[in-house]
Amino acid sequence: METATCTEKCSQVVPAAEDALYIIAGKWKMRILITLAGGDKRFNELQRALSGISARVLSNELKDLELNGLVSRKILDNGTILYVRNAYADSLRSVMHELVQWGMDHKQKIRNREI
Amino acid sequence: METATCTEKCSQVVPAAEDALYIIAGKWKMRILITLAGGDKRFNELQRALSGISARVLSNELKDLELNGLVSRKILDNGTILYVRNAYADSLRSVMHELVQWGMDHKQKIRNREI
DNA sequence: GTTAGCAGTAACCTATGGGTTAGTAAACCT
DNA sequence: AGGTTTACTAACCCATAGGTTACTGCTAAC
Repeated sequence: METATCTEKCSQVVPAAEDALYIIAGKWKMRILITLAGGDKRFNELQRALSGISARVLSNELKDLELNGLVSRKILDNGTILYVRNAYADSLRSVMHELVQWGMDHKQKIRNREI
Repeated sequence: METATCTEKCSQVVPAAEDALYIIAGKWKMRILITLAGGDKRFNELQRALSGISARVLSNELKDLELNGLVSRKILDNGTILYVRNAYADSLRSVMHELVQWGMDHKQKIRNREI
């Protein structure tokens, strides 16, 4: 039976993909994760590294990432606050890889006017 | 050298991922592709199958998908217009799969309060 | 004592994605 | 001949993501 209406199949598959997309698809989420992969950072340090993000937005993004367990807010003894990329963020590796790969291939195809 | 600032690494990786995301991240793109996987469809047929999408939005989404080579607009001899999922859309398989997989795992983790 | 950095929050603005309703010209059905 | 379906487009509305500017209370440096 090849009757794959959206109501049947989409309802199983799409919400899961959308959850994933919601978490990484923001303008800054990936950049933050990549930047934090280079080492823990403080708020302002992060803001400078990302160049272009506002404090408000950075604050929101970090809260989202924290809620989803990808990043932690660590308070040192001297009171310094560090944002740390969690090991769990590595679980996004293959998703990211696929996205980047497909994006590159696709852009190439378009450049070559294969589309 | 572990100095992965965003300006260095993000500038290579992020745009590629964003291109990919832009193409599949809309509310309807995936649903349309999945629906068309069940066979070619006419405009109104597609609209009914997706239940909830407006003609305006469907029209826009189809244009996007066509521009990116994922879908074609085929005109039959009798004038009927069919929307056809291209073979190229299969190249999204692994991206989709990873997204769905990660989304499901993540939701599970949250349900189990592992986060 | 004041200036600069830290870690944000508050109030506001705008551009965009998507939705709603209506309307079109042509073909098709009865 | 009148109604329905097809394949759209036009004009409008709204919610949200993200941006801008300003402000806070706190600490450290000069």
